[in-house]
Amino acid sequence: MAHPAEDVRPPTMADVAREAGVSHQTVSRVLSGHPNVRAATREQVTVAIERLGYRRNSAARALVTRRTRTLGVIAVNTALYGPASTLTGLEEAAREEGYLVSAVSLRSGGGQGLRDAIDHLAAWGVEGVVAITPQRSHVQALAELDAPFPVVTVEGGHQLDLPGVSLDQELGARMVTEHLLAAGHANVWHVAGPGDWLESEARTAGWRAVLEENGIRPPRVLTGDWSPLSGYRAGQELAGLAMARRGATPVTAVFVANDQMALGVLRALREGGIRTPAQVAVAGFDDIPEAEYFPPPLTTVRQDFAAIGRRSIGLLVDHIEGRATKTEHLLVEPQLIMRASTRPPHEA
Amino acid sequence: MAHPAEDVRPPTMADVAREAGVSHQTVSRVLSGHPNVRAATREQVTVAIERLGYRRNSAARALVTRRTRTLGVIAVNTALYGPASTLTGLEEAAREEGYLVSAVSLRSGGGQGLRDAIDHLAAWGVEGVVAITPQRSHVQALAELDAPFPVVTVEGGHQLDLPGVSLDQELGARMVTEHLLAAGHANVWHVAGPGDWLESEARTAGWRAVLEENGIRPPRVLTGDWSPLSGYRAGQELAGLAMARRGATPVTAVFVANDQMALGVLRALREGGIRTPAQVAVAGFDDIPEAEYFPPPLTTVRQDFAAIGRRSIGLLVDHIEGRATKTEHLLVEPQLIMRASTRPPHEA
DNA sequence: CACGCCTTTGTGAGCGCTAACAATCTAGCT
DNA sequence: AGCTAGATTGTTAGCGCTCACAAAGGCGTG
Repeated sequence: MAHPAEDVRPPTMADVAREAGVSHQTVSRVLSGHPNVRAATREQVTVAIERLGYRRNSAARALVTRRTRTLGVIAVNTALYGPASTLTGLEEAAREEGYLVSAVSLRSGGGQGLRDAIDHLAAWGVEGVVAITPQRSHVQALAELDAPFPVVTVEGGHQLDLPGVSLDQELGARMVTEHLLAAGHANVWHVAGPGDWLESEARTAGWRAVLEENGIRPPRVLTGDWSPLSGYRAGQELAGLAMARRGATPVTAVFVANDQMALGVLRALREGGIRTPAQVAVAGFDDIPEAEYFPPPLTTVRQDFAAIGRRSIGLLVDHIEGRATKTEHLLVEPQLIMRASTRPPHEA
Repeated sequence: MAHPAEDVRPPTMADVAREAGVSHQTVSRVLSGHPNVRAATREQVTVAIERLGYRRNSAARALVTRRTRTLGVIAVNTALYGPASTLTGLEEAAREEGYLVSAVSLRSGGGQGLRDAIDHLAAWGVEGVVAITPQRSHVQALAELDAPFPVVTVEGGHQLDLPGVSLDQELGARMVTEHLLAAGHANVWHVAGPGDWLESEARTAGWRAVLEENGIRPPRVLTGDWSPLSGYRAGQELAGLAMARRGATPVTAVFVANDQMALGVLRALREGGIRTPAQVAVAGFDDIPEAEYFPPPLTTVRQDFAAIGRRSIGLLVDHIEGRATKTEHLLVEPQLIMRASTRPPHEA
């Protein structure tokens, strides 16, 4: 009433203090849950806050506390099922820890793009970054970048000294391969992902290890780029081999490095007149929602994206708050999902 | 040298000013590209910034300018192809406009979840929000929420007075239906999405309109929940009808409201011994990456997510910066992608 | 050569909040 | 009652930046 000038600006802590008849510090104490405030005072303040529709100004708060409580996420190709799911997992975990998540998506991902993304996030004062960097070159670039805050990688491997969380890709590949051998196949072919990807390498390594442990000579590796088309091409080649029955290893089982390529492989086999799983068993990796409805339903490996998100945020927050210092690398266990595409002939 | 105490804190503008032998204001001017700074001075400052590795403190800046240059995105079910792609489009567009994007994903999406998400974003001082709210109940909740900043909806329909951007779902559905009629089908069946979804409604409306315009009585609508399983169930029913050839409308063409359900429909038809497209043509909606490799490759409708992202951010920024006031609603044109699943028999 | 005008640079205040400290009040003890 | 420890509240000083204004320098013109 004493003030003739009317302000359109949102109310400040001082306004609330005046309204409640206390000092601004008391308001601050109520807001941050300080124990030493009389219940009656707390109540008055709460009422005043409510009445004025007051909201704490995060910029002022961040300025004095030097904490923005914001995390950055850098992801390549966020439209793919894996990265998209991971992003969701990350965001939920961060929200629970009281952080806001800001995402930057890179279309492809040269080192320059990564540097720009880090700069963009740094300019807004993020306290740490989770980088979903499945390609070796990304991790390399990231390690050389020397960001001004902690960085945790997801699917970034553990060669370099960056903390990170990954699915145990190799274990997943082992599970699939062992499952196929157990179903009676003498050998297992493999359609790998593109070269630069750590996931490709780990999946191939797991497959190869199991074969070698069983004294089986791994056949030549076919390579795709994760797309259904590339899987289709590989599938055509496999179909040719399956029909020819030349000296080469007979094609009776194929472990494809992801579900989308597996879809292409299935189509090529079908077009080549080869029945799945009766003549050739096929397994994928990822368990995309469509996999269960592929012709036939696809045996694959499921990743627990929520767990990956939770653990990366946990790791990042530990670093930010100084609880962790060493560069840990956590592995999340995959789960084998068995479906019709690898069912042994005698069960079909 | 005069200061014995060494500070681990990042350099401030004052530090840069000292280093460059100018006032902090001049540093500020260089940073914000003010024209009235001598080239030589600018150079000194730039060098000092470089040498000290200085970064402007965004919190301090936001405090005084009252601009956080941060936008929020609220999305339900971000792991799905559509929302994930939209998110990417939004983020890229926002970055170009000089904003940071913070995303909150809701698992399901009651009104309470929405309110919490808005609160969470408001607490960090976002200047506006893009809400990907494909369900009618969301938009309703959003309209009643009365957020303290502009809100733009994506796929939120245009009944309520919220500005928004949508794909022209109805047009997409019309394109598909007309395409099927043009291919010689006497009628087109429809597997719709779940009831509360605006996309379902618009797609159904477009389909129905085309049939009625052509004097065709629309057959009973089957309903799914977007999942392959629900499509499979609907497909089983359609297969039954296609075989039975009872009095009902013959099943020769089906427009399925999304690609995932179409996958289920295709499988059910195949299992029912019905060939696609020879006996029954099937079309979907979304053009997910897998659609081209479905058995058979799926005719579908492609959405330009990048355009949707760009236009929603444009609209939001217009509102934030006071350039737009009325509640516009923009429509983005879809594109019909014709593939083998609807190829007329005589061309097969 | 003095005046005014534009360019360039500097000074001071204050954005809204928290942290540190100071002041006051209460209750428990001797 | 007198004293002290603890609880409760208030006061002050910045955090690092931008804005408004003031001061100083440069230059053309009458």
